Order: sequence, then C-alpha cells, then structure tokens
Amino acid sequence: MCAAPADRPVVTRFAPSPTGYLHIGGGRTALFNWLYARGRGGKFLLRIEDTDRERSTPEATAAILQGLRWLGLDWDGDAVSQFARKDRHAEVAHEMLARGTAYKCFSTAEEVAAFRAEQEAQGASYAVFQSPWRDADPATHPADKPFAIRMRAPRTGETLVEDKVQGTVRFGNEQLDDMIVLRSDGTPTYMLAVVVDDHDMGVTHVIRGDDHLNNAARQQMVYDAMGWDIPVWAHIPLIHGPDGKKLSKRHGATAVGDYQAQGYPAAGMRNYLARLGWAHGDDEFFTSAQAMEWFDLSGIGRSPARLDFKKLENICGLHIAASDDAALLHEIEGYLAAAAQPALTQGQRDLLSRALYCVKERAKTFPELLEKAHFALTSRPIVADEAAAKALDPVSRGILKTLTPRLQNVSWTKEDLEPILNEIATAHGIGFGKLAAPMRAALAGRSATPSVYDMMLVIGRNETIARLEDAAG
RNA sequence: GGCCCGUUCGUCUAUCGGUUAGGACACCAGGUUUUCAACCUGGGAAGAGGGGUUCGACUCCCCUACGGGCUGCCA
Repeated sequence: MCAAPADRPVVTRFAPSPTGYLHIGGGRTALFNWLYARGRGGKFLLRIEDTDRERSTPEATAAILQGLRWLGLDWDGDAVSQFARKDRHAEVAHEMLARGTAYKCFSTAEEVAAFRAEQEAQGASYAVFQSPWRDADPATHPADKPFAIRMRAPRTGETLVEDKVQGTVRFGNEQLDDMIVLRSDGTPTYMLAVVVDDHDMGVTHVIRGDDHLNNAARQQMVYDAMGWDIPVWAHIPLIHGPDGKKLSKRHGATAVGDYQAQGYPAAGMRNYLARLGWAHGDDEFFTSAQAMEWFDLSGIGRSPARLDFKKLENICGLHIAASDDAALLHEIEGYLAAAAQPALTQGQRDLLSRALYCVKERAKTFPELLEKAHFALTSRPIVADEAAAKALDPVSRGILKTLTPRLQNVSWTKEDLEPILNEIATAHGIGFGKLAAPMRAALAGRSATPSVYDMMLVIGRNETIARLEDAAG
C-alpha cells in the first residue's frame, strides 16, 4: 500500500482551479508544498486545473500566478495546463478499459439523476449508483450511443489511505462508487486528470486541503488500476475565519492579493501562514530559509486554524523591521501599485529611502509605515492634521521662533542639535515633550512621528528651518 | 441520511503516559519614554462532556455534543 517513492527526489505541486483569485487557504497550501520541496532540494510544480471550461478564466489564472509571485513562491518550469493534456487523460481512460479496470457505461446523466431521485423518494438515504453496464456483455452495447467510462471499483473490502497528517484512514469500498473517469463527451473528470497528471509529472508528495481526503481513496483506485506508485499523501486542515466558520467573503480578506493591497509584507505573510497549522517547537518568527530547513509533514496539525489578524500584524511588523532598506523600498512600491496608489516621485523615493531606518521599526504594515514617513513624503506647505494643529498654539509658535535662528550654523548631527533643543526647552521652563509636540506639527503635520532629531536629519537643515518658520508664522 | 476528519488559554500552538500543562499574539497592570511603535516587569487565561484502559491520562479506546469535509458526466 502507498509505496512512498522515498528514493526519488521530492516533487510537490500546487494545483489550483482558475475560477477566481488565489484564496488565502490555497496560498498556504502552495507555501507548504514549496517549503517541503525547496527544503529538500526537490521540485515545486504548478498545474492549473482548468478542465472546467465553463468556470475557468485566463484572468483567474493570471491572478493566481500573480498571487504566488507576490508571496515569493517560485515554481519550477512552466505552469502546466490540465486542459491541454486532455488527450493523454483519454488515452489512460482507454488503457483502463483495455485492462478491464474500467468499463463503458451507457447510462445517461438523466438516468443517474432519476435513480437518485427515486432513492430519495423512497425515503431512503443516499445510495451509491450502480451502473447496469458494469458487467454487461459487450455484445449488448449499443453501437451508436455515447458512453462514459467508469472505474470498476471494488465493492467489498476496504481502501486504506496512509496519510502523513491524518494517519491511516479506512474507507469501506461499498461507500465508493464506480466514478466516471471519462465523460460521455470524451473529456476527463478531475478524478482521472489529477492522478494522470501527478503521475506523469513525477509528483512524489501530494500536499493539499483535507477536503480531498475522501478523494484520495478513489484516486488510489486509479493508481492501482494503472499499476502506478501512489504518492505520499498529506491532507492539511482548511483555514477558518476568526469565528471558526469556513473562511468566506464576510470575514474580509480571503484573496492573497487583498493582503498585498493592504500592505502586508510577503515575508510576514509566509511566516504567518507557515505557522497556521504547522509548528516547529516554540519558533514564531523566522525567515523562509529557516522555514525550509524546519518544515516537515510531521509538524502539521490536524485541526483547522483560524485567521488572527493581530498576530499577522505583529509578525509583519517584525519582518518590516528586519528587512534591508533596498528590499523594503522595492516592496513598498509594489504595495503602492497593488493598492492603486500614486507611485513615488524620484524625490519621494530618495527621501523615503533615507527615512526608512527610523520608520521601519514602528510599522506593522506599509500604509502604517508610509504614515509614519509622511514627514519625508510631503512637502511645504505642511498641513497639520487636527491633533497636530492643537500643538501649534501661540505660545509654542513663539518658542519655535526662538529656535530657528539657533539652527542656522550648528553642525547637523544629533549630538550637536540635542543641546540646543534642550536649552530652548529649559529656557522656556518646559519639558522636552512640550517642545517636541509643536516641532512634530511643524515638521510633519502629525502628532505621531519618528523622533524629531531623525526627521530633522532626514529632511535636512534648509527644509527643517523652512518648515519651522512656516509654522511659527 | 451515509462515510471521513477534527476539539489544549480569546487566537496560533508545544506536549508524542508521569510537566506547577510551556511559548507567542491579544488583553490587563506597572516601568521606560519625545508622540507612535518598540522594549522591560508582572498578571489573568486551556485539555468539550461522559465512560473505560492504566499504578498513572491532555496524551490510548468507546460514546455523546459541537465544528468541518465528502457524498456530481465540479474541481
């Protein structure tokens, strides 16, 4: 059972359906596969399950690729289109037919539906559909009618799924029907396509949502029918909303792209998502390199996890603080674009770059960082917000007036600026905080900013004096 | 209805038969402070319920409750 191809290098895959944006749960599934493969020198493949022509769209495919790229989950080779492989799927279905592990079923969809309706009408619960064609003599096959190809599933005994997360899961074979592998229009069903593709792509480890756990039993039958090795299964629990219910729109952000647009750094998302349903002892804050090294199937939990935005923010704040400035600036520009905000001008870019050292440790998200860096991004005249305006009372403005002349010739370093500001505060019988407040208002137009010294150093002497004079009136 | 999975502080989790059940986020109190953030100290906070097994269960088994998934010629 479940021959784990342990001797082969690891190959994992992420196989989303392009019917919408990349869901946060899908993002985590992709992350787990990526970490597992990358941590073992294996390959991480991407396959787009676009066999449902009605619901699949190129826009959704683009959104998914974009989401993965933002998360930094690079895949090996080109993304495989499942639809493009339909001939191979059909070929395998016919091979099963030839082997006798599948059969032609001439029952129409209407007949199957009628069977179910009848069962229901009789008050009976759900019943497995048993095709009358399963053991029919080929001689009785109608020559001109379309047929579906159904799996000849065992009706007795049980199927064991050896799962790295769920353990050994048993299914009574009487519960499993003769699933259709090739539709009457010649197109493959998902159940067949995944197995054929995973096999052909050399996938060794299937890490996916546990909504597929039941499917694994059915899929094993296809592997067995074709005499192929069954991959290592790892069915991970789904992610729930903060209220414990299945994650949906009403919980807010469910798309990976939403998080980018809200200004969460990708490294923080990876870290947070990795900790959702997986743990490595007490490690909470780590890099992707560490995650690759530590990630293992045995560390995956079995209960669904809930999204906790507070924790996400905390982790993201730590990652922003730990980022180097060049990477941070680049990512902030990506955020601006994703959030449909105006791009930085060259001047803003330079100033922000110089300001990063004093704002990155005080922000949990990019919009928060940008707000803290407002002093560097804005330009005269500085418009004070309501809270800041209160600090610019007549007395304070008078004090600012006495300050500017003192700044003309001093060397522009914190060491030399500090005595001057302290002296001014002392001379007016106020604490430093009372002086800093109007300075914040004058320099940034805000009441919450980096240290006044940092702001002065970043914007420079001339701009500092100009802003102070503007405010002093 | 049937089958399958799950249930440790509010949340994410550690524990893999013997612990004062640990950590993190959040929260509360205090400290630091130039606002915000950060930081330091302290605090409250958990094994769903009931049966077993065992010298001893959060850990193993059974039942119940609750939550979730699957049950398509969707993926």
